[in-house]
Amino acid sequence: MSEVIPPRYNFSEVEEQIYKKWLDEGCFDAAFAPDGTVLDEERAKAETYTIAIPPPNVTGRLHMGHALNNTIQDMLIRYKRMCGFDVLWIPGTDHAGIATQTVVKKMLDQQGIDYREIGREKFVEYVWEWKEKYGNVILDQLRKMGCSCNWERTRFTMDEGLSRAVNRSFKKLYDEGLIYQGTRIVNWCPVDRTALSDDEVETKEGGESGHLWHIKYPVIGTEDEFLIVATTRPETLFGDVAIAVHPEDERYQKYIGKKVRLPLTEREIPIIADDYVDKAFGTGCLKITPAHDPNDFELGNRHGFEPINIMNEDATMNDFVPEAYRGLDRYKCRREAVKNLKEQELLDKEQKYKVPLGRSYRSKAVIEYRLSKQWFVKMESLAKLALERHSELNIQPERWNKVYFHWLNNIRDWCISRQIWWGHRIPAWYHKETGEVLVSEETPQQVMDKPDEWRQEDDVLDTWFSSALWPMSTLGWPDHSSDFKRYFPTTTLSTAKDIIFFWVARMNFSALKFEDTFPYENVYIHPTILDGRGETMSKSKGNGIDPLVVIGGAELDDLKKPVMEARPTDIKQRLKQIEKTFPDGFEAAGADAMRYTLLHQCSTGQEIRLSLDVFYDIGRRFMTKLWNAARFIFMYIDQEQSTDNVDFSAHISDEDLWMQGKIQLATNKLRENMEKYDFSHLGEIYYQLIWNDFCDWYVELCKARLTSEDAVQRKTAQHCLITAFADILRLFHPIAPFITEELWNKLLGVGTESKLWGERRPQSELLITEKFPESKEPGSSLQKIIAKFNKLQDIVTLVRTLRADYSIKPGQKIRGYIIAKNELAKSLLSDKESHRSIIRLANLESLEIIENEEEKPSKMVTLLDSSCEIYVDIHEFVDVKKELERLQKEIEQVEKYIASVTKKLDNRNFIERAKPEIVAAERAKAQESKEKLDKLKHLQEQFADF
RNA sequence: GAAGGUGUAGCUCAGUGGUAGAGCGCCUGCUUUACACGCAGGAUGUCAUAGGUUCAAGUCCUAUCAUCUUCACCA
Repeated sequence: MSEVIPPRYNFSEVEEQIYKKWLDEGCFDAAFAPDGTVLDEERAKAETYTIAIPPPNVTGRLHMGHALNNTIQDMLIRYKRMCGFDVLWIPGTDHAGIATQTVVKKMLDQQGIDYREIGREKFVEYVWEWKEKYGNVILDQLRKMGCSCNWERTRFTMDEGLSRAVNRSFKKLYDEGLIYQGTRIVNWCPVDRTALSDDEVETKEGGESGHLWHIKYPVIGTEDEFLIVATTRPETLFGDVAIAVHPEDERYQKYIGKKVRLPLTEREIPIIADDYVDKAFGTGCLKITPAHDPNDFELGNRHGFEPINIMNEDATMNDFVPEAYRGLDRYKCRREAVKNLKEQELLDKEQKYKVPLGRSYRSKAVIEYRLSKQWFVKMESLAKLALERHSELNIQPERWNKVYFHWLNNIRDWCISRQIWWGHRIPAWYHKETGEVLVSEETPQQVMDKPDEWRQEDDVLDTWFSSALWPMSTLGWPDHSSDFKRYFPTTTLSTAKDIIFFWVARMNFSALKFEDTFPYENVYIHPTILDGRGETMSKSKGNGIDPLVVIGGAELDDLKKPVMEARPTDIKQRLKQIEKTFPDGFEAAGADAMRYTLLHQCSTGQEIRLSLDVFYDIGRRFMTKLWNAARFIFMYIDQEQSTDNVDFSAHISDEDLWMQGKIQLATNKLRENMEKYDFSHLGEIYYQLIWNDFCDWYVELCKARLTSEDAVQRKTAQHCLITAFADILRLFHPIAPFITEELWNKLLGVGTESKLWGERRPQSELLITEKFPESKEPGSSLQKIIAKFNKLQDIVTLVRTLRADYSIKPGQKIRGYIIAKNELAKSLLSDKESHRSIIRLANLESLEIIENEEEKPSKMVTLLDSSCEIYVDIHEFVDVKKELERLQKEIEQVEKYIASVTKKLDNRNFIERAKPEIVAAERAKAQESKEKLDKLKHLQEQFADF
């Protein structure tokens, strides 16, 4: 007996070594190198399984959502790798236009550098520099989680190849008329000074508090008549071109065709009629400001008005407003305008109002509608394409289909130009004089020839334009390279629900358009991670859980830091809570514990609630259990050569077969769930197999044989334990790769040549490349074994419960007698091993098998089971009153049940209409229960004179 | 305004028309040859509400309520 492995699992050390080993051995490689060289002959013939990682932003830091999503992907990748597929997981990052530009701008700001002064070229250089330095942090963090990506193929959306894909895509869509330029009202972020797509604008439910100002517009040609217009944005009145009323609005009929004076100015604007106006809203008069509202823009167009843009890019007022307001910020201008309107008695009233406001999802600034020339993608035909081919795509869970459809069916054209510097510059050139536009994948010859006559478009493309090509471009598209030919379309996409529109939909129609196929077969939408109180995790709330803290631990002060920085209203409470739960900080739990916890909590619902302590309760506890089970096994595996020639194959017992059977059933379930992308039961399956079946029952049972005098017994138990454990490691590796690899390594230390392994020795040095156990339908013999073992468990539990009821100390052995009432019990008890196991686990002194009741000694407590009767000699502990109570309780239970079954059986409809086998089963149950009731009553009588 | 999700044990969640389940927490007893991050036992339910379908409903249908999410929003 020897202590092979340390009592505590030192994962931080182990995880790093193991990851390095996997890398050194090329375990994450696909069967082919990117240049087409074969790296693995066998896998080169296998089916492929490919995932293109959802590329995190280069500015990103790993958060729990990433942790979950990448755990899922790594689990799938490892599972498929172990199933023999040629797997490829392509990692990479996204250049994240606006986000990155903001970060670098801030950094330069701190160095006292104004980005506008240094100019575009220099700024972009700084961004690249920043990217080289900090852009791969998140990829390193993925390594800490154990992700088995093919790092040689790491891609970045701004890489040369990927940029070429972007240009090709732009050119193709342009040539087909699917990309066009137009002057339109777009969502404008005054902070980042760029246009945004509709999807990049967020609105708060119910609006935000604001005012509705009722402004009086004096009607020209009258003394004291006004049209009163209700507006939430008085500062935009300088851009008004007309006042509109409903053509059938009796109040205003007489004014149609007349003019009003625009307050605060001398300008006169007409009063027009348009049935777009809602008579019931406000005063029924609508100010028309075409340059600053999309509806007004359309309405203005219909009536032939020229829009007046009154704002600069940063939402300050421009020269089209009266001098007093020029240069003012929009809100300052609003205050001034309201003040002046009041002074001039042109403000009828001011009321509180909830205003629906759009905000930039990046800067959170209130969006300004701005009229500008932008590039758009025409969406109708692309959306139609995706909808028509939808049957070729498997989205899981299925309910997300509806969300996706809804978006595709209500789609508007996609504004793809952004007025920033960091990104793919639009490949369009304008002739400085003629205005001719050239769109080309590379700089056109005409431009090369006469560079002075042309200028390239300044705008860059929306980040999502390049992301839309990700599964193709990472594999070499537009070239049909060897990678592209072999690994495209990819197999699976796993992602978060909030980018179904931004990303998934756009990838879909891109691949359909260019390659006539979806870019993957399956889309898995993972649940959203919420904090313990059901709120989304965010930096601003300070309620996020840092995956690196879970993996590597943190001091108390570090745990408090996010809360301190966010300063939520209940900051004191939160800090106190942290101090109370983790007074000594958070002890590292390791990557496996985090991964298992996340998957264990991965329910069928849309969200997962997580608090830091569940990583202890679920993940760390489970890893410790597994580690300790391994310690136990290793302690008992002696490597005595003397027993090597012992033939144990004939001595495999029922419990060994039972354990193998349980492993088989778990294997089937795991494989089934993996294939269905149903991960909600994984945690439970592993818990039951490893904790309940293996540790609580099987290992306990094996203890007797492991300490046996008989070498054959010893060797058999060792063989069965070690092979069962090896299977468990194989099954568990995709979820907990590090600990299983570490234990696999220890297991191999036993020696794969050792006869101990029998026919079932490991095939691979590294677990990562070992074969995942195969599915197999359970045969009838296995079902019999399992039924028998269930009976064994029932008997043991009955006796244990009795012992607990009577508080019989573990040291006090008691004698038992048992009558088998059916074949199942008979075959169980006739097996010597099982008989002995019952005695051991139930902590009996003996268990004598008898034929009938007369053989048992008197004064016994009787335990009834459906297939046997057990008599336990505990007369010295028996409390007659208590026993009668126990029996009474049981009687009541059975009577209640009999009543319900009888009711059913007395119902003629049930007999006639229910399936015959169900009626039969009910009858059998009723019969059994009645017999049990008789017996219980009989016992009760007996006990009266115990 | 529209769509979707969720309401089951104190908490987090499984549940396939046929006697309501797990983990955690709680209670009781245990230094039973790995593990107290453990072992054994136990208690705990108007399956949101009201109807309907069915021999039989936590499960299927309808409505209501609560709650979360997404989309669209008229000045």
